[in-house]
Amino acid sequence: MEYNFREIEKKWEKEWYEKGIYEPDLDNPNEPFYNLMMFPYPSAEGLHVGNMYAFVGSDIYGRFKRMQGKDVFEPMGLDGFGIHSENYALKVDAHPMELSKKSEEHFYEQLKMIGNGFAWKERLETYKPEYYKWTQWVFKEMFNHGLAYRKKSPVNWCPSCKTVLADEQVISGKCERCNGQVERREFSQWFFRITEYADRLLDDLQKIDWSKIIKTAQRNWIGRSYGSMIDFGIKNFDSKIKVFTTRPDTLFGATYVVLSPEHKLVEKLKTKAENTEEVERYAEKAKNKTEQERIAEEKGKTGVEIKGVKAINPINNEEIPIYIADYVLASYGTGAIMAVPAHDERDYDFAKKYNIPIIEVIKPSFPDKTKKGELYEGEGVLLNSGEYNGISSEEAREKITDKVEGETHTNYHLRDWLISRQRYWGTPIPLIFCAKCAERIKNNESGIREKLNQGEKENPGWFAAPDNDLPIELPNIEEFRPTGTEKSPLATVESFYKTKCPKCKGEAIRETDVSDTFLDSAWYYFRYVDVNNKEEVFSDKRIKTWLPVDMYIGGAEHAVLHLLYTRFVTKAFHDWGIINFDEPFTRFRAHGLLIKEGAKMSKSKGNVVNPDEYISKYGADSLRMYLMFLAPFEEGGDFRDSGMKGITRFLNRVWRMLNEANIGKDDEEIIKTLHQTIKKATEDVEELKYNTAISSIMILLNKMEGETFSRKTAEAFLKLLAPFAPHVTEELWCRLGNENSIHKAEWPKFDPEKIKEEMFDLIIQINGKLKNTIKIEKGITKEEAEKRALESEKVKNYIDKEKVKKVIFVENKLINFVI
RNA sequence: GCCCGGAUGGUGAAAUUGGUAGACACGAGGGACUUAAAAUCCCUUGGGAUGUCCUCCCAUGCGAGUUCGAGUCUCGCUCCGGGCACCA
Repeated sequence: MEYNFREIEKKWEKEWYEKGIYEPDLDNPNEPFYNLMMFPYPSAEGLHVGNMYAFVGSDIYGRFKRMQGKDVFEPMGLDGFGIHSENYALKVDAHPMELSKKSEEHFYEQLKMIGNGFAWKERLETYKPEYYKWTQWVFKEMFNHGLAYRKKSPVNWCPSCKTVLADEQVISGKCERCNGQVERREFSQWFFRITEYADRLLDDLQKIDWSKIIKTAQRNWIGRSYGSMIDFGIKNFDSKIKVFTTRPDTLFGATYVVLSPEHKLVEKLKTKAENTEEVERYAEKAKNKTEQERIAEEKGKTGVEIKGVKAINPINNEEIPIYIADYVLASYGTGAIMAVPAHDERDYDFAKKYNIPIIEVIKPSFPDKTKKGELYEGEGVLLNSGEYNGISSEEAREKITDKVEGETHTNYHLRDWLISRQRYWGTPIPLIFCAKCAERIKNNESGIREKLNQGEKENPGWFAAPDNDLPIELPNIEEFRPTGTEKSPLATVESFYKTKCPKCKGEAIRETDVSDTFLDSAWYYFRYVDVNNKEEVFSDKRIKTWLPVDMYIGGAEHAVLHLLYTRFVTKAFHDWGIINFDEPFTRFRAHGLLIKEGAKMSKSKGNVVNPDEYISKYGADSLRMYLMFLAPFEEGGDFRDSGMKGITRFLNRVWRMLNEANIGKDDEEIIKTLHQTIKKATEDVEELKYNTAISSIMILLNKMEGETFSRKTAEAFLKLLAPFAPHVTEELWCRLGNENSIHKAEWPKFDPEKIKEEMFDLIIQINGKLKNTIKIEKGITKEEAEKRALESEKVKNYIDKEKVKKVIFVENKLINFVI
């Protein structure tokens, strides 16, 4: 008698939804527990099994907490704005606004079938005006607080997506969305000042319980390094070249200085150079190179000396050449470096190529095999360094910095968040530019002290749109395709961009770029608890009740994207005084990657698992359990069709056993196994080790099958299984005569008395090798164990001939004779 | 190049953190039921030797080491996956 999962799953989904059993009381919960999962991009192709894998893993944890008495809040929504969705619309030649309606419907329909305990009333979609009104509010506040600024600088440009990208969205020189080659362009763009939070983002990692891989990735990405700023004089010039170095101890070995081609001083210095034209040509060429071209040349570095102009090494006043070379980045440090070829591989390669002297100034304190010929990048003791000879690198760093009047300085790999996009399908940036005000503010001609906020001061002429105007709605336009220029398609829509200056009421224009979609998702977890609030972004009370998020589960691919942005936004909210915590997620766990038959799932390989198919064939409970059983959730797993069989078989056995159950007295063995299983499953689920939790439940079933047990035992069994297979357990629970949902029932507790063993298997080893095991009473003494062990025939054969040198005894575990 | 993971049967994986390696499943083989198949149930299943229900040897990517005892700890490699990458 197999169970009809189609009927049962449908029935309970409907019942749960109607009764709202997964809707906590948001205003007055007893024990609030915010269980969050990363919301999906609703691609029109539908829910991916990878999404389902993540959601189910998160849901099991939520169900577990709910049964432990928590008021679990588990919301779901759609992150539908952004290049990803828009690119898909372009591909299928549809309008993103139309397409989003279809994807939304399809997605929610699928999400309703996977058996998750979602709080459906609180859903949100980032592309709806009632949501992005508040994304605009966040942007506006960023601006008003001086965390948004406009700047012309070299930026990442994706020619295929026709937009600029943030640093985090360029993966190995390629676009995170379309995988196309990213180029460099010099544009005026909006940035969020995330670097202002670099130290806190780094240091506060200590106080959150997150997967290690994410913390490591963030640490590396923020990339804090301590060093010194040192000025190099220029012969016959007033200007100085400021460089950042982490190794001021090697200053005596600095035999040349390099400016990045974009460095401000290049303009000035080249006029006095003997080879002005050559320098100009090089700088021009370098600027137009793509990142990829620069990287391709990594091994063969290029550069040009600014002939006739010399820098002066401040430590020994020696004149050294100045080069421009594109191996020096304009965007890191000061865009200029002191080159120490003996102690830096890049400088070494360059010096070799251009015949620049190499002076060794550090030698290892003890033989160090990282020293390769003339090149040594480690620390050590100084030489060829005048009065500093013989002292350690560490000491020299401080002394030499002081001597040349340098300053200690901290640098970060992290760059400011480039937030504007030249695309259509996103949140319009709620800023307005007034040329008249810009002039006045720049010249301060009126002489009147204007009350300007930080953003207005830094960006003359720019103002946030008035609150009453929010949301600034994204117009429904025919021609939404990216233009390929510095402007978004909205720049062609006069009715959109023409507006009044909030300051002088004169004519002004709106910003026509939209914001990066990662801004939409950087704050959504705040909104979930108060989605219907029309007055404010969220109510203080709800936030205090529910946040920070207790458990967040999602993919590791967002380590330095979403998971960094959310922390930044939360810290900003904290500093504005609207929340009283500064980390969004107390606990975060990254799930692993789900692959198919040993290979990554991809459309081109045609090995994408469609969850709908499996749900209709095997049921949601089976698919859920299989996904969780195949490997540890945090490590990811290999989906094989054959594996579904075992789980289906298991659920059918459960069904049969409980329908045909011999309810009566409990067998002693069953009670023991039950309590062992409760202990094991409770510990494992807490650690997200669902695979072993399921296996322990299987062991329990194997024990119970065909035996007599009490109703209480049957119920405990179902409860343990309930988070994994919510439908079938609910049905069986109901058939046992229960009226309330199993998902609101209390998670079983194990009784230590019940799993207490009187006997144990004493392991008898000789020289550490297993020879025998004997059943013996717990708590036995060493002497007694020794005596009993020696009585066994197998042991006698070994021991008789030789003398026992030593006996190792581990209580209640083993005895080892060393002979 | 740097930083994280990882490597265990035919397969997915377990192993109380130094104490019986391979739990739980899949697959395979054999058997029962059946006219037959599916489903279900039972048995066997790391490799080898011996040949009889008993025993021995070898086995956790490779090589050393620590230890009474190592899948687990240390050092040195190899391979695979992921992240970052001219960041001074």
